Amino acid sequence: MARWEPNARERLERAALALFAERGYDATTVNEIADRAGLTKSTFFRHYADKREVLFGGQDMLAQRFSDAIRASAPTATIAACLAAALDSAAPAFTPERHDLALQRRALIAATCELRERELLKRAGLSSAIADALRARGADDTTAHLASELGVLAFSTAFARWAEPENRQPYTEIAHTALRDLQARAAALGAEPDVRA
Amino acid sequence: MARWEPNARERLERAALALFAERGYDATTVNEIADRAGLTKSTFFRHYADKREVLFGGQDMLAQRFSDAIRASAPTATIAACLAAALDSAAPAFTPERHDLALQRRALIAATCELRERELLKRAGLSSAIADALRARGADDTTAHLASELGVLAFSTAFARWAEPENRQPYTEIAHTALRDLQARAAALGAEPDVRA
DNA sequence: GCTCGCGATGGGACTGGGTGTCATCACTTA
DNA sequence: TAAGTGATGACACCCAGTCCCATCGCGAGC
Repeated sequence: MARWEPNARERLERAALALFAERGYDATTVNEIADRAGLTKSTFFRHYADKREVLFGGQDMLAQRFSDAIRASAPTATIAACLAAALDSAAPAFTPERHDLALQRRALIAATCELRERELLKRAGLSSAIADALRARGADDTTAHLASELGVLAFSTAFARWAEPENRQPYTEIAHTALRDLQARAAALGAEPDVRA
Repeated sequence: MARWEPNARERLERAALALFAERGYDATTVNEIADRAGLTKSTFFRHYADKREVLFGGQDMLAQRFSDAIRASAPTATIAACLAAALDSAAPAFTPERHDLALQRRALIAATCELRERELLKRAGLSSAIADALRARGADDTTAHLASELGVLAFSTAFARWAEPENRQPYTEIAHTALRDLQARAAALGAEPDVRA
């Protein structure tokens, strides 16, 4: 029946999301996901390394985009400008059609510790992609670390705000606001007097 | 034999660390760990929720310490001072005797993706403990987020430097240096001109 | 048109993490 | 001495994830 029909990955993702929404993540079996997609468990694990991974399909592409955007920035660009470019490069993932999907996904992740853990791993992947790209531009290690954390923080707060049900603001606007906000707080923190005796 | 002997948790942890060092994390079974500790799989899972968790025993206590240290800071203390106090509160965990243990543990975590993922979860726990404590002092949300990330970053780089084989510097010194360094970079990042057109 | 190779799938066996339940044992207290 | 409590053992069970091999559809070459 469904065998040999195209888009196995997408079918699996759709089936998983639907079942997770119906019964929750834990109560859903990989077998059930594969069944609904007209496939088998074997095939599921051929497309996704994990049961978790089915919810994080595009995440690795994001790291690539961030990295590319920073490496494509002008050599004279400030670090903040690089971060802004990175955030902008993620914009294609935030179309209005995906809004409801993102909402649903966020609820799932928030409800399941296992998924939150995986999300942190993906975030760490984004962070090191940014840090590597910044180091490649000559940034020192400490700056690269701090800036990448700041960038990821801006990204995730921007994503969270964008995904809110009542939000109608475009992603790039939110992201720039978040980044500028964090930059201002960083300045304030950095301006505090030295602590040690 | 070993049944009813005290310190089941510690015996399990020791056995796990030894076996992980011998054969690696993946090649070690929970049954084998329990066997070496003179216990059974049931008992292992009664003491640790996870196979991973056996390597992260004291981590939750750290979050408590961080939180307490910040809440105990003077109301007039700057945020950087709060972070410094939090870092200091972790000092008891960094005795010279634990140095080799930490080294071994770090190697294990670095080698196993599953463990890195769990470490990120623990780091996130530390981060939100700090952020909550800062918010309780009246810090706004953005500042709390950024400062807690900065604090955790300082902590983990300090830990990494402390655990290096050739290191002989005490932890608190390393931690303060790391924090001050990050503070300076934050100031530099914050001082960059605004990016948008 | 036939065959052959290739890539994607199915199927089933197997390991091991993790859960649940019940019996058992040591120690305490009445 | 008997009852109660808490930690353990023993066992059955579910499911994620791995492995291996058979099968199928499709295209290339003959």
